[in-house]
Amino acid sequence: MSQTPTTRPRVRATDSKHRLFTASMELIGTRGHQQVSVDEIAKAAGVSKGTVYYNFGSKNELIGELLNYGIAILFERLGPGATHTDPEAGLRQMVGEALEFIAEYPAFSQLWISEQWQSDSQWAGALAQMRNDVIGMVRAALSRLAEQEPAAAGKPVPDLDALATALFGATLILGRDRQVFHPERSIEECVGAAMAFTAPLR
Amino acid sequence: MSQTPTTRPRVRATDSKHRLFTASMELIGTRGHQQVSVDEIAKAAGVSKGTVYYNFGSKNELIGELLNYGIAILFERLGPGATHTDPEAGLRQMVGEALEFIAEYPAFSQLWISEQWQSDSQWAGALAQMRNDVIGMVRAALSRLAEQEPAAAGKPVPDLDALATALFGATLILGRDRQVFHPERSIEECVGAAMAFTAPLR
Amino acid sequence: MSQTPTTRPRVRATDSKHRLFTASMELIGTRGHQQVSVDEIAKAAGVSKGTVYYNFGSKNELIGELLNYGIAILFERLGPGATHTDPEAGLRQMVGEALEFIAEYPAFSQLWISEQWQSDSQWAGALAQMRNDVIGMVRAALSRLAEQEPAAAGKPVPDLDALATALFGATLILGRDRQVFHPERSIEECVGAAMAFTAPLR
Amino acid sequence: MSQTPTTRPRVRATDSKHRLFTASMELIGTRGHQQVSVDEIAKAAGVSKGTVYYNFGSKNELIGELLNYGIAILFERLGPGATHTDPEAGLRQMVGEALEFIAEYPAFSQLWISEQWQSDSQWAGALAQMRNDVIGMVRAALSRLAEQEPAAAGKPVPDLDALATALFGATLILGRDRQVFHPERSIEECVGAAMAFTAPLR
DNA sequence: CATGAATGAGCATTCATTCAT
DNA sequence: AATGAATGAATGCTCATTCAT
Repeated sequence: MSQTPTTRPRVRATDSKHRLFTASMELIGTRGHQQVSVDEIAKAAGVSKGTVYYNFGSKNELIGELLNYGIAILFERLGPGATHTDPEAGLRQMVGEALEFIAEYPAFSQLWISEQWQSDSQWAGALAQMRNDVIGMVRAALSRLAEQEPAAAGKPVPDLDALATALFGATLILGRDRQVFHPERSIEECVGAAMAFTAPLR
Repeated sequence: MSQTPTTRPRVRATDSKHRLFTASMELIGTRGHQQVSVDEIAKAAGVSKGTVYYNFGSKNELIGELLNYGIAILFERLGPGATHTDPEAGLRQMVGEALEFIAEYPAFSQLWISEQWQSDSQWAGALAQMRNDVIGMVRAALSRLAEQEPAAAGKPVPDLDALATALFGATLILGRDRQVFHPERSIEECVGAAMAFTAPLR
Repeated sequence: MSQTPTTRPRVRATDSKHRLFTASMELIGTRGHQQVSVDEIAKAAGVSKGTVYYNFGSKNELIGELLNYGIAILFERLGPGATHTDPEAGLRQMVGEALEFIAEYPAFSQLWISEQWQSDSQWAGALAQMRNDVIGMVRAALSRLAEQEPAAAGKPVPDLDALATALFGATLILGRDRQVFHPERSIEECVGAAMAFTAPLR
Repeated sequence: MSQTPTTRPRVRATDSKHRLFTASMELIGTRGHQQVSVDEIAKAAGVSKGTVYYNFGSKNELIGELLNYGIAILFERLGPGATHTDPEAGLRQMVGEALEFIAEYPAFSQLWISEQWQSDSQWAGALAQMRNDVIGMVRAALSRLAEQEPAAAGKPVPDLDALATALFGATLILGRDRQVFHPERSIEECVGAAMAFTAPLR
């Protein structure tokens, strides 16, 4: 069905969709989704405006799929660390993967930061889900870490949920801040700073 | 509104400005600055659209002043903690004040989170300044805390700049997350989680 | 229309066309041709959008054929009454048939009413032809009716062309109005009202 | 406030609105409301597109106000005939006024015809109201006419509601048809044809 | 015969900004 | 100091139509 010598694009089907994904990520990452028009996205992807609507239905849906796409990748990367036998090493690995992910997908990360706590975001539902999943995963890792160590004598262990949120927030901000204000700062340094949070548990 | 017989018929002057400030904070807090029109702000403030431009010159300047206004209040509140004699108590106080501030000025906080790491924000300059000042202040506090304790033998102390950024990020996210997803979580709990960061220094 | 004795494995050929006809009639009847998209028609007919263009060339041609189809049926139904031996009974029969037709083909009727006097309609030519044919037929019936009766002494007989137009208009509007605003009104009642027009001729 | 010698446009206020009314009537009359863009209307009125929205809120509201405007004028004109002492002369006068109105406001009339029986028109409510008011007025006139004459012996008097609808429809169509297809036909001729309807009542 | 991905001109609407009063 | 009518560029979206398969 596609060996005809003189043929072309046969990849057609998902081709446009992928081009749009890539172009959107690029543009939205630097300027914010509100500042990027569908026209620009289409032009950057090398397709017509109508193709955006044919493939995604609306600008919001396009961004929604961008979010789904990003979170899927993030989860894939966090998986290994989450099941590591050594809780601390596992957590350290997760934070490192997260920081690398943020470096690789700045558009997704920035979009997430900007929209996650905007009470009336267009993607409130999906975002709340994302937040719960990630914080839950972090909390589980912290829980295993805490169980391992016999609770130190006098040290008051903070609430695990709040601690997971703090670690999540610190990692997110460390990742973005590194890219925007401190490109010279290594991921290891950031991991070190983020892991400081776990000190009371060790 | 004008009881004093012989005095200023205008306190009026800045009246419109204040009304606009209040209205903007309210609206932008829930919906994001891009989703709020000058028309809405004017209507909510009970003034005409022209008045917005008379007082602020442009929508961006209005928001810029909102940022200045917020950051000034935040600094005022962080001051006492920053000069506390006990470094740890001082830091704890600062985090607490920050969380209370976030609760009191959600619009400002959300705006800050959304724009701070958006590479081409309209207020990039002011935001970078804000970020430097706050992180610097946190770093100074961490520095005093570290100096006080004789560096524990084997524990590697993380980079203070990264640690300050982590603490800043964690506090910001904890504050917003509390408002949006966990209104029942107390400020003390959040302070506890944020302060976990400082464990390696103690 | 297709007496060929030995089989047709395809009635198939016109299958899509018929489905599209039916679907168009249904949709256009309630919403107006401008409010119905080719996508909707295709979906309702259970065929692809390309099939619409394969069969009709354009949306306007589809509607044009809808008009031709409708007018052909209408004429077929008006025939018997037009050749009735008793002019009055014939006219009464024609009006009755017309009202029944309007009830059966509301889409066609509404389209006709909406477009007939729109000066720059897409189907101006076909519509003018339709109008002439129908009004001519009505006029002929009125003429036979008038000839039969010896012009009443003092009664001024109105211009037959104008009278035919009035009867045409009254019937069209009575038919649509019945469907939209007075479903309980019988066709007989409407015929009675429309025939009132012929009183001066009797 | 406006005597300043060198002033200009002072009429400003309703000026734009009137210009838009006039331009809309003109354009919509010949091409139909769906075929006329807001751009065209604005250009024809000599104002910017934004002004249309400033004054009317939306294209649909503009057309809605056009309908209100037209119906108000029509009612004003029908008033005298409706209260005429001689029922027949009054009715004749009403029909004449209606035909003149149709000639003067073709856009309104065509819009009315096109939308009145479109089941899902944007202005369904207003149109139903218009229809009820006008048919009610006609019905009242027919009623007075019927009461005056002792019901002729054998003649079955048709339902007054249906008769009013028929007269309404006939007049509307006669008026439009005259403009589009028979400009040479006089209003008197049309009145004669429309009044033929009342014969059974006399 | 039929499909459906792709197109791009066209459209209604929004909104920050200006300016005469 | 304040107003609000007017502006026009920008934007998200629709839809009839084309065409390679």
